[in-house]
Amino acid sequence: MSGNKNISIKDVAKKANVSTATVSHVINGTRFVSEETKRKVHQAMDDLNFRINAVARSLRSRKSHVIAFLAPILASETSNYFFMSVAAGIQSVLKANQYHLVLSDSHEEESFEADEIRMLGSQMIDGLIMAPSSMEVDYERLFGDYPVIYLDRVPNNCKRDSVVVDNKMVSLEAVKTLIGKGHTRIAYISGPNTLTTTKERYEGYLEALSEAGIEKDQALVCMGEVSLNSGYKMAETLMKQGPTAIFVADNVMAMGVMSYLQEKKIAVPDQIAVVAYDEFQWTRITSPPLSVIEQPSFELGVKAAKVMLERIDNEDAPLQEHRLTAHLIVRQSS
Amino acid sequence: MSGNKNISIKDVAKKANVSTATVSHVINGTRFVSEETKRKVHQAMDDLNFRINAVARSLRSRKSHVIAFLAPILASETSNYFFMSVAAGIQSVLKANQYHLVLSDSHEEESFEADEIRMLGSQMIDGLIMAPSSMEVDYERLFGDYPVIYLDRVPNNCKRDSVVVDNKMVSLEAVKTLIGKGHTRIAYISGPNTLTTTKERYEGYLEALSEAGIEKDQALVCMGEVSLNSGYKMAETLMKQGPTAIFVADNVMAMGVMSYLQEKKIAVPDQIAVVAYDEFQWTRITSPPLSVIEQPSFELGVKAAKVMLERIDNEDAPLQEHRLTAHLIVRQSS
DNA sequence: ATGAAAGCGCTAACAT
DNA sequence: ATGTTAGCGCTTTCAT
Repeated sequence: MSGNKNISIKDVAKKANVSTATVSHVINGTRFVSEETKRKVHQAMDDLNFRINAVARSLRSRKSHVIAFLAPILASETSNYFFMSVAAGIQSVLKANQYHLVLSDSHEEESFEADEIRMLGSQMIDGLIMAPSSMEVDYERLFGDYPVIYLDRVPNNCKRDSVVVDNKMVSLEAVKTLIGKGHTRIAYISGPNTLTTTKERYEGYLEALSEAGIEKDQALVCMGEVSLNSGYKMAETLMKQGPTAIFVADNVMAMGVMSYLQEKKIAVPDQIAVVAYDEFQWTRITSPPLSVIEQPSFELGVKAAKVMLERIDNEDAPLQEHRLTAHLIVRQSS
Repeated sequence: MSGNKNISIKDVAKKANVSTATVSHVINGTRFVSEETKRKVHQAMDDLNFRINAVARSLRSRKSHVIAFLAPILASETSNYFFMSVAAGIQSVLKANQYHLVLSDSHEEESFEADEIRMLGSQMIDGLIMAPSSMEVDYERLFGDYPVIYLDRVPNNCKRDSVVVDNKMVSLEAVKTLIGKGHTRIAYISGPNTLTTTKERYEGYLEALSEAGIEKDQALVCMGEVSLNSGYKMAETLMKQGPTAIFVADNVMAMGVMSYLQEKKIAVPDQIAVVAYDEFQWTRITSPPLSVIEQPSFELGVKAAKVMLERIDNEDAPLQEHRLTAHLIVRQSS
């Protein structure tokens, strides 16, 4: 091991011939200290290779300057790169404000998620930004005494600030675009209907059909497990129903769909048009490049972090729901 | 806010008519407590909705049960999904051992990385697993008094345990396979030569050529920025040199290469064979599916976490370098 | 312009 | 089988 075995401000104070109070105030700039004394203290800190004990500081000041982000980020196949980008956005704002980000994984699974909240929940964090894995859980029971911001999704009876995407509107637009190109048999693929995001996307799909006077065909709707394989199988099943377009409301499932279409040499967009959710690098190198819905993921994180910082500053401000806009990028697949 | 404003074991003790020591021992199972007393204490904890203050506990016990993983995980375009998978591996082991994982992002940038180490470095963590962003940095200066494990890459003068991939061997194998199919003009694309991984991959490439008696053509070697665009441009440049195969030692750059080849309608593998580094879902849905080198990313994380736990148990054990094997997956692109 | 000392909530050594 | 209490390293109030 290297470094700093147990050098405390007490040691620094002794070496510099000042009190621990002065050392603390030099470190934090919390009261006037003469230049000469400051110099001595800094000298002593350098000599002793002093590093402040953040744990003791947190205990005393009741602030950790750490914000946690809890989302399904580590999962392997279902891997949601989307949330990594969100995390980058959060990070950028926190860093600029001297806060730190701790990433915590929910596995998209309720009990795992509850565990993580419990772990985080004891004065270790000043705030929690989370993408809840279910709408049905009573999260309030689990939280500690810190502000919480819901991101991307929102549970029932939400009592917190939230930062989400306008899923319904952009899905509506995407499906309308397909309809505009003459499609009437438009299949819909998504994950399970237990998340607000999924629900909203489906609502957009339904509303587009309904606006155009197209009757919904239940056989063209497939919801289920989020995985490449699952997307592959759904594409296989749906193709038997003779759709002319597919709207895939999840990017991992979209890979499965593309994989099926490519394997079966089904021409896109000639035999079937495809629009998918989420803009990732891989969507640009499929043949043909995919038309996708691009979510403002980084901006989502930025906004959530800002809302968090404001909430920490003023815990009595009224609750807010922030809804950011997503964009349809039309490429050659539709 | 909800929850638990300042309920301490003192409050619990009072409510249960026992001492704080007894409460502490009930919580931690650190000495015998009668069933009856246990019951009373648990009752009191439930009634008061007590949550232990992990900060106070860490301060006193000098253990946080938190391990940090520092790697380039949040970066946007350069996004290294590889490390997310590593993180999942670490997480799985830590979770099983009641440890917690904190993810920290290095931005693949030295000063940013140093900042993060400094932040982590004050008694908040019991250990650090990191993928150093450079071989040249004197990391020992930065570390606090906790064990460090290097993962995937290793700096010069490494004084720590490490868990890495046998890059040279698998690169050698990949290039030999290309040579076996008759290729002699094999281009090489990678990120900058400042990481041990990149160096080793290049060594494998060189050794394969040399074993086969093929003279290296410097015009076929391109190293530089890791990004899709950069890969695209390198492919463009290299194609003028008339290679019959390309070995791309980075997956983001591989996307750029594939993007170029597809755009220019250069047939793979007929006009050019391609082998890339890293197995991701997108490599299965290019046309044709890519031959890739699959790194044991999850296992890398598992191993690193195990080594960390052992190191915590025994800080005097001899240092170890663990080298895991990567595998070549031959698909249709080569 | 600086110091003394209380106390954050917990663990663990020392008592009984 | 349980209680008392010192003290982890820091911030901050109250003094001077």
